[in-house]
Amino acid sequence: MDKLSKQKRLDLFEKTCRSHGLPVTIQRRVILETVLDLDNHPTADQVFVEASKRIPDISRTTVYRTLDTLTRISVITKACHPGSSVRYDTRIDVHHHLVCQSCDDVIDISDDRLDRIPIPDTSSLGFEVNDFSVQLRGICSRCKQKEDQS
Amino acid sequence: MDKLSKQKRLDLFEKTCRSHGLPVTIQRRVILETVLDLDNHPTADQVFVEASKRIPDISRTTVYRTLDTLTRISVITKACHPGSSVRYDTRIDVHHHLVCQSCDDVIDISDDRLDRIPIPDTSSLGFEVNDFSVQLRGICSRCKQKEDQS
DNA sequence: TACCGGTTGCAATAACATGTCAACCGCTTC
DNA sequence: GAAGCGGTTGACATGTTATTGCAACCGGTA
Repeated sequence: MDKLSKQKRLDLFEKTCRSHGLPVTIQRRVILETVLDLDNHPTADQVFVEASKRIPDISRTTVYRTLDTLTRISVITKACHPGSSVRYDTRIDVHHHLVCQSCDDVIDISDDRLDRIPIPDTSSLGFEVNDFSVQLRGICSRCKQKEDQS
Repeated sequence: MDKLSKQKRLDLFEKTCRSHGLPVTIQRRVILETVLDLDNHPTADQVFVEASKRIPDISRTTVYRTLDTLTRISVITKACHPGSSVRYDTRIDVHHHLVCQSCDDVIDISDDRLDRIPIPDTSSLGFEVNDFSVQLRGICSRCKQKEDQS
């Protein structure tokens, strides 16, 4: 993520907080910066470890709560993945995922044709679609190498 | 899931175990039956609770390990979703998901047009695609009602 | 029927997540 | 720029989900 885009994201975050009546605290700003700096769908705990370097006394609880808050106001999202802990996704544009069925790793990809797939009508189910993403499941290169070795 | 299909799945499971050199134990069979009976992407713990009714002395550890084994030999799969615990998916045909961003619930859907989307070439990344699925993210009917009330 | 190697159950522990409450700080008002 | 309000934070306790090591056990084979 480049500098400019990061600054824009921080500005947008402040605006979004105000429009929701939420105070812009140092913790919230630093946690968002941290998530933006960490790539590859970090867990709450990975964010906590990194944020602790920037605010040594920050509480784990605050990190969990803040990530939840940022998700609720759509500044970030939770990533869909097969693992056993929540992972956060900083990207807010349409993109897609390669999901490794061996190590549960999730890799972002972009693909024009996938961006244009037809979205079915789900109104009869009462489901309101905001967003979509395609998951391609298989084996990543690292795991394939491991298999070949054994 | 109808009876016939369930019996076929159990037969297939035994065959798959043998081809992997894995013994077919009572626990494995009952845990698979339990998962097939439970709909809606159960967690390991939900499987444990249900399996305990059928084998009272079964250990939680065994349920976790068996679900992992069944996943490894592709008898079931892990569902991709935004929540904080592993969920299992019993369906092995191509299908898609509605993911509620409020309650993290995952609803299966079928859609012919989504079944025919173009799969991008990922060979340059060394990623081998086995399977795919489209996730439509938004708000489910239950959560939408709750929002309206408040 | 007896043996072998993988599987199971138990207990302990690790990893991940949430609830409570007093002290604190961002924001608004004056 | 000082004071006060209300939401936020940090510490601690607790709850939930998942993993590990090891002895007893059982499915598969001869």
